[in-house]
Amino acid sequence: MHSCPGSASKSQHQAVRDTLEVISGKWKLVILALLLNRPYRFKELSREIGISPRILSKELQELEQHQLVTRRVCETRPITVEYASSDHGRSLLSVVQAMSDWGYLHHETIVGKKRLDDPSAQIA
Amino acid sequence: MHSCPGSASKSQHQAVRDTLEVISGKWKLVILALLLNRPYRFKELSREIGISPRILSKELQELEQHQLVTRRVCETRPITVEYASSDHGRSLLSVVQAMSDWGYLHHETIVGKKRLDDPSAQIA
DNA sequence: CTGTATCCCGTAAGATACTG
DNA sequence: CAGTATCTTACGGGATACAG
Repeated sequence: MHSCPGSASKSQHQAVRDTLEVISGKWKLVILALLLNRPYRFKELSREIGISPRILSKELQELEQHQLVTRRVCETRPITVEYASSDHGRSLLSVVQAMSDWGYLHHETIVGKKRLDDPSAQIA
Repeated sequence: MHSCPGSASKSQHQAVRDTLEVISGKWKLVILALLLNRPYRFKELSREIGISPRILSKELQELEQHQLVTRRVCETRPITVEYASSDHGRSLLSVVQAMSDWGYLHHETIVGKKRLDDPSAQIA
């Protein structure tokens, strides 16, 4: 199931494109990464990732349209809204997981290596 | 190793952000998806994914800077250049794989479902 | 608190033509 | 063929203020 060299997935890159279209932008996957752990309220998300309300609202709406997150209004005193990952959103777990794993790896592989063989890093 | 609910990876979302920064844009992962199968020449990539030379060149340079692909000049008649995935680039295989898998899934899950319960899809 | 309305800016990305 | 130069446009994304 993991692309044999030569038989090459007809248009695997098309599938990648489709996915990229859905999770485009700097924030959608970041938001989803949080919601995969637990539900969050609007302001919570805003503070946690440092994003302005306008952008956050837009991103959440897009995530909703793609049915990746659910929005639930809580009839509390000042109304609060809780966002959570949907089942379909959870199907992106493997992507999020792969990306966060790679984030750490990249940091060590590249940033770590630089210290050893990048001349400009040791002029002082 | 897969984020226990509650113990929640300190800042998993930060790792996701780091990754997103490296593979930002519409094209880098698409290009890489192809190069993970086999090396490609510049024009080959250009035609395969329908991208203008200017953009392709820029994307490839960024991929090179991040050491995800290698560039090899072939001393053929009209000079050709071959791009290939580096080892570090191959470490993104899990991400690419997850994304292409999800691309197919999303297509069936959402596009397939729409036909059944989206009213606007069956007016005609 | 949860958003929306404005305003603003940088840049991603496309078209086209041209050079080595 | 491989790429660069120029020009142009659209949109993503940020700040701030305001509304329900």
